[in-house]
Amino acid sequence: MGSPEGWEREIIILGPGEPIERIADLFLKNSKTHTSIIVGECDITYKGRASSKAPWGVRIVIYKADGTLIIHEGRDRDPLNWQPPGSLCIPSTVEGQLVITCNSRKYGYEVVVIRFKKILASIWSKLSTTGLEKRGTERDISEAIHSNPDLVVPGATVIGHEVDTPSGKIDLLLRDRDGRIYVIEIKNEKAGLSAVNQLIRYVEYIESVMKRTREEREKSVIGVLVSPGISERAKELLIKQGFIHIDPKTFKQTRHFSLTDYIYYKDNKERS
Amino acid sequence: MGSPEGWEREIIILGPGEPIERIADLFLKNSKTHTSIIVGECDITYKGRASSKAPWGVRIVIYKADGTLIIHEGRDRDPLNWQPPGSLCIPSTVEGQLVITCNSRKYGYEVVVIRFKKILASIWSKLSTTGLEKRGTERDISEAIHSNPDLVVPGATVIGHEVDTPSGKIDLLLRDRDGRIYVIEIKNEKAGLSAVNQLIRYVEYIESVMKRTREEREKSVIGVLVSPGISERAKELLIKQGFIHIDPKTFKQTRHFSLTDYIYYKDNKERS
DNA sequence: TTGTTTATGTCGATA
DNA sequence: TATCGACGTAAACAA
Repeated sequence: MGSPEGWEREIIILGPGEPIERIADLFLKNSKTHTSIIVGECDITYKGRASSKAPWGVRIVIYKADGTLIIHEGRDRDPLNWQPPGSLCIPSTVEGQLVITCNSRKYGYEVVVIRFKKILASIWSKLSTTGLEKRGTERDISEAIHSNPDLVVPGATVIGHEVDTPSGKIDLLLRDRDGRIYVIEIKNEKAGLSAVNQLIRYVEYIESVMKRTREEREKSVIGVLVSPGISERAKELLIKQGFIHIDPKTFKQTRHFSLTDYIYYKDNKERS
Repeated sequence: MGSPEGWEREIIILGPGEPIERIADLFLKNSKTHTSIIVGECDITYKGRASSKAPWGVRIVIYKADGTLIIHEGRDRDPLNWQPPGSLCIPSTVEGQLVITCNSRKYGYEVVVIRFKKILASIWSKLSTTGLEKRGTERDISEAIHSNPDLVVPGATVIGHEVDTPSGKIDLLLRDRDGRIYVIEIKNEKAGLSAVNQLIRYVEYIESVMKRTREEREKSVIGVLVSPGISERAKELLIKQGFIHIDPKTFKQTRHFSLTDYIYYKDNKERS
């Protein structure tokens, strides 16, 4: 393919019928700086943490400049096969077929071997590595409560944040005017049993640190699960413990932090 | 691009400089049956469970026939943005730019909007949906122990499998000649605190069901964590409980089930 | 459909 | 580097 507009600096496109030696050569030469995309009929062998074999089929193979390999079929969000960033792909020609061998050392030794029976398209292009801005995450909810503990407990103040325990980190610790302690666990999804179990362990730990009598403990340390929804079994367990569940959509907008997007989503979810 | 070899039945390839109306048309017409691939400079807005905005950059947009949308940059295994299978992408032309709007109803309402400033390549091709054969998974290890409990406890027999508890399912339950019960938890990766916590909850449940005295319990129910490796803190917790850790690479090959690939991997990991 | 668990999870933050 | 927990986790599997 010619390039009358001079766009060969931005992209290289080869159609079907190109000699595989040329594809192998371009792959080898460009894969450190460009993303390689090959569409073609291939089979794939993987051996590493698990093992797999994919039969002949038409797939997209993408090898990024950071050493990531992903292979996609006509379904699913996740790749059929892949290798993590930092992997090394080497093209070769075996018995008239293009073979790409991809090695990774991230988890011991892993290898993916792609053998092409037919290549329909191959592309090289420099892709961005910009990333993106996110909002509406667990951290945002945590920050919202941190700036304004009233959202969860009226008149409470923050006494701890990311508090380390043998069972993990407590998202937030609050204390109200009467000295009651609240262990806050935040999930940005419908909470299940594991979230409640986590909360129980945190509360047990705080109680053990406080070293009070049983009666005092039960009055003074309360688990609070903040999440959009909670499963039935999880709610049972939570209530049995005397804990509280709060849905962040009840926060509404505050002067401290805008949860507009989050609430927008929740409202839509409610409707569905 | 012409097609002297008649390969237009297998793939359509457009280079830079194609009118966006043609691309929009092909996208609309083919996206139900073919996977669409567009390489170009775009910005992306996402609103749904979270929100995000990606600035102008060169990216690969893939829209599969099952309604999956994925957008990749020049780094990382996971897509920058995506929509799950079953989503609907509609192309439009706005102020001379191609805009693809992708809606999903899987989690309430979610939308990804891709606006192209420049398109470098667009491809349509029918991809396979073959899937693959896997081995060396947690299930394989579970089946290996099930067929041959001696791998874990000499002379033991299987008395339970996928046993339901309030905290989740127990992978395997064994009993040895002396009547001791073993709760087996299998992980196919290095085990952390959560794995040990899970095991503790299972053992507590089995003990509570057995309703024996404290002394009897401590003798009779033993937690066994089967995993390739265990983190330091997790091991402390495990030992404090009097539980056992077993690495499946010690299984070796048995006449019941071949763990060849698994062991192959572990051996390589050891070396690294 | 719903809930639960696994995953070659991936990825980022932190000690 | 190893560990830990969140993720718009996704995908498989059982109920």
